[in-house]
Amino acid sequence: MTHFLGTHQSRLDLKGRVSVPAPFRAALKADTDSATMILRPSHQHACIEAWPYAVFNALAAPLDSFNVFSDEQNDLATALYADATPLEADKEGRIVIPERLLRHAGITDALEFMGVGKIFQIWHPDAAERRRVEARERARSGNLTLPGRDRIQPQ
Amino acid sequence: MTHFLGTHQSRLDLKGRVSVPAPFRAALKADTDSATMILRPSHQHACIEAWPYAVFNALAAPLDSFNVFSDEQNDLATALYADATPLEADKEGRIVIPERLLRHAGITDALEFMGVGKIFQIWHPDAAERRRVEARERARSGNLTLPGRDRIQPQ
DNA sequence: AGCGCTCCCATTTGCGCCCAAGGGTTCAGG
DNA sequence: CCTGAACCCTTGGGCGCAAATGGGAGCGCT
Repeated sequence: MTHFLGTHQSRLDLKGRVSVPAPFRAALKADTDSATMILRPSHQHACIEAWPYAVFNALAAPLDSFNVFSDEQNDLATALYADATPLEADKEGRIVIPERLLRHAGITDALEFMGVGKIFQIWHPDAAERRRVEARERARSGNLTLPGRDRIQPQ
Repeated sequence: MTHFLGTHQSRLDLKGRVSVPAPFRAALKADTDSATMILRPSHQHACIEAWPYAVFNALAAPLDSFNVFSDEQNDLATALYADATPLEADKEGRIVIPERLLRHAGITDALEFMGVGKIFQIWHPDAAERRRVEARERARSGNLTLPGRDRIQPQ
């Protein structure tokens, strides 16, 4: 699977549209062959998560093995599905992000696409910068390690 | 794996391009067969890190086995992916370094490629010189040891 | 009938790709 | 040992495409 890497700045146009960065579109197409994605508010941060359709399905699959009437299944399914919005880019690769999600991320005009591996996120530019600094700090000073391998830093 | 060795001076041309030194290009091609690399700001120094694509993937692969909803995974993925930029050299072996990375390294015109084993770095010439002096000092002062599994063995 | 959404077309500009030439180094031949 | 030639690395510049952006028209929904 190709990964989502890097950050791209952009802004909403007069009609509320925004171009999905070309590299991200390419990564999306690699999976589903047409740029379909699932948008949902992040539960941890003030940002929007964007999932390639195939990746979202893989995540949701285990849910089906639960008892349909269990509380646990209900909670998980609600958390996962209720806020999710399937979205497809138009021929020019643009999307219109639902108002509710924009509010959750505090986006009015400028925004930033941020690749984080299997998915990407959409942030208010300032919040994105803060988040990167925070993540860097916690990854370094927290001495987080990858399983069975070296530290994340080179040398 | 072939290693990146030595330093090479260069400067950006009018269009912001710069030739990746031929020895480095050769080392890159040895891995991925086409000079693809990942550029990212160093978290320790004011310089740019350049990773052969294969090496970067090997580092990032363990991340996929983490739970997507864990904070730890999020922090690591963000720190690793968010400010990475995939880049490919053109037919003449040149790259265009994104503005954001140049600023992080304080590069305006002249720059220096520095080989550091599995990866190489891109520095402002003065900063590179300071870095070399510092590294020499600390190596001489004695508290440097080689980690066990990297004992002195050719290749 | 009005509003909004989506599909479609047009323009621009930045970037990638290609062609071309200069300089330095190395190797061979005199 | 000196000279010449060929090769490769490097640099410069022009051209074309594609990504991004703006605007307009048609259609469906309310």
